[in-house]
Amino acid sequence: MTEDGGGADLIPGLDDVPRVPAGKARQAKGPAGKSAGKAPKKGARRPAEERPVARVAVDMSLPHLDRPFDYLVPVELDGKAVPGCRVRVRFAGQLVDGFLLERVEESGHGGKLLYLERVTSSEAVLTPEVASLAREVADRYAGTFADVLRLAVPPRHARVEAEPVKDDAGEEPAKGHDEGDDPWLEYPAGASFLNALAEGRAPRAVWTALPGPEWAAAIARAVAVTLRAGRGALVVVADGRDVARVDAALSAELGEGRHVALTAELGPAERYRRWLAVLRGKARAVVGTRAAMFAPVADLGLVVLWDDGDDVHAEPHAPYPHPREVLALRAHRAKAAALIGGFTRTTDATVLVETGWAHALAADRARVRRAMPRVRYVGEDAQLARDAAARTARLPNLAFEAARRALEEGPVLVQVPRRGYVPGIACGRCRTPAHCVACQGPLALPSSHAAPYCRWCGRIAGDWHCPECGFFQVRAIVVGAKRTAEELGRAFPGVPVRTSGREAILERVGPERALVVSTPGAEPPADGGYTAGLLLDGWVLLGRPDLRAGEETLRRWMNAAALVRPEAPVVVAAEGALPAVQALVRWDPVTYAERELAERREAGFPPAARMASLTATPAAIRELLADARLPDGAEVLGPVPVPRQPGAEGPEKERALVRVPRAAGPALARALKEAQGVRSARKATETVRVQIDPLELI
DNA sequence: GAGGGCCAGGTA
DNA sequence: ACCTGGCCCTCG
Repeated sequence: MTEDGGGADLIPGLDDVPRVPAGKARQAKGPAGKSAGKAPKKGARRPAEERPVARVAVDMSLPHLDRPFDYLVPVELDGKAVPGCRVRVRFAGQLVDGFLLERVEESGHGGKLLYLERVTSSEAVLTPEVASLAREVADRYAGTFADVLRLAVPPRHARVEAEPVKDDAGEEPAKGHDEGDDPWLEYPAGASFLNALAEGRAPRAVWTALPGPEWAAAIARAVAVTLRAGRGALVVVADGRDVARVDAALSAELGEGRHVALTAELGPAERYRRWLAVLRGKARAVVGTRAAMFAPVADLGLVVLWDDGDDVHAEPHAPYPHPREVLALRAHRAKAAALIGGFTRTTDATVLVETGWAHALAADRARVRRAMPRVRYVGEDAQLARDAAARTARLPNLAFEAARRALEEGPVLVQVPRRGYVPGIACGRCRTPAHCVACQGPLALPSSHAAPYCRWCGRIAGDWHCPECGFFQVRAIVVGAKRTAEELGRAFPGVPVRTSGREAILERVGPERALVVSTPGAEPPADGGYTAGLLLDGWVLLGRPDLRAGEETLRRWMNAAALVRPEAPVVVAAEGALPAVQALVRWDPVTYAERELAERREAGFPPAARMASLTATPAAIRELLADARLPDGAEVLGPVPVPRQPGAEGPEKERALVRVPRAAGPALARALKEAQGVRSARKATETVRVQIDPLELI
């Protein structure tokens, strides 16, 4: 692994330069006001007397320029130019933004140095820890420091930065809690994990949480113990709803004012306000979505990642860092504890356990059995319900009966894998799938009486007829949540039907009887838990052409089933012989993940191997691969054409995969970064998108 | 990415 | 003698 301590070297001056500039800067703030940060006119300039050289990370995401550049600090900016602050410099003739990494006595650069143009703000927004982390993340993902900093440091909001700091939380340690309701007592290793946290050690665990709503309280407890031991904590969850849950649990555990929640929907000002509270050490605990993975928590003692298999964790901006990787790096270098949890177990987390990086933390079987629902499966050819409406909703009889009984006591959850009304149709006679004549996109029905339309280009296909047999009527091959909700309403007259999906996600539902139809990931928790769960059309999830289809299906099922009351019925519509179905029935995600990982190892697929995907035109991919000095054992798969996104412009693109043994991951990233640098220095017009550990492989 | 220098090969 | 495009390098 990488050695720690690089951070301290990167910005050594941080501690000896006052964060808020003292006397000098205050004097400089005269009637001139805004111009205080500006250097004077040329000719009059004179370098600062001490440490006149500023090492600056320029905001340039070109791989061949990914290194610090030295500038002179004019004496007027001496007090403002503190390590970590934002500066503006002239680079290759133009004014660009950058971060001041450190102040040094001398430059290694032979030539003449330019002066800093101005100090944008002397707030030290780039801490040494985050700076060295960003460097390591950039290297790990074959990306640039500047790109990572764009993810790690939020844009400045000048007004917020100038606000007086209100200090509501006092200095006394976070309030304690009676031990009676400790959620960690459910886990044999829970107490020792908390003890290690309390003693300021750095335990690392992959946690398979018991089904139910207690997970958020468990995370909050771990955070509280860390805070009481005098260190900070950082929690990353998948979406705003989970942020709200952990936020509430933290408020209950810590009281108000000791932690902040960081989410995208806060808006720039509030987001920056809270982020500054973390930077300035006013908030020692953070919960947020993926962007929070870089939050500058002071003296980090614990990192937590919840539901690490959720694909929304994947950062969509270059260099596409994953929170599991970033938080693991942070834990490692800060000697902080790590807790990677979920109701399921990813193959990636399983690697962490198998390599000995983390311990497995799970409840024993007897406890799991008391908490889990009773899962039964029905195959595709199972008997459908006799009820006409339930038949139309493709509801197996077993599921129909389970729902009927459970609805007498409370809400029933129905998971439908696909959104929309009828998202897939086929010829009513020969069953040839129906496609758009214009773009070959799949045709769908938006409602019961509307004409088919194309899901890609939106074109209405009112005059569709089968290209194979000429028939003009269609049949549903995939039923969406909307249609299922409609049919269930008919099958259970008098029972309210509520839907939760991407457009309108329900926060939670009450304990009263209702059918709650939801797409995967949008399931609202029910007060007191659902009385039953139906997981419909499992074949849609399992049949996706994706390496992770099985793992991901199990995750979606378990996340839904975890909302069902202990020992209440869950019916999954899928073949019972499938390993994912067996894992759900037995509520044993760990064995499933271990087997899955063994198979990936056998086949040489991630996470057992490291992969990089290269997306560009075939010529650009060839050029990059020709320049790249790939490590021994590297294997190039493809390139194969990538399906053009609807509305995408430009030439047809292809994608190649480079596969190396896990240990050669750093060498692969280095080789690709270097080759990208050669290309960009040559002014190659076509860029190649390089992604290390891409989530989707097929 | 922008700007600049250098060289080759063409043009006036 | 002068212009143009391609190549490569630097950028502090």
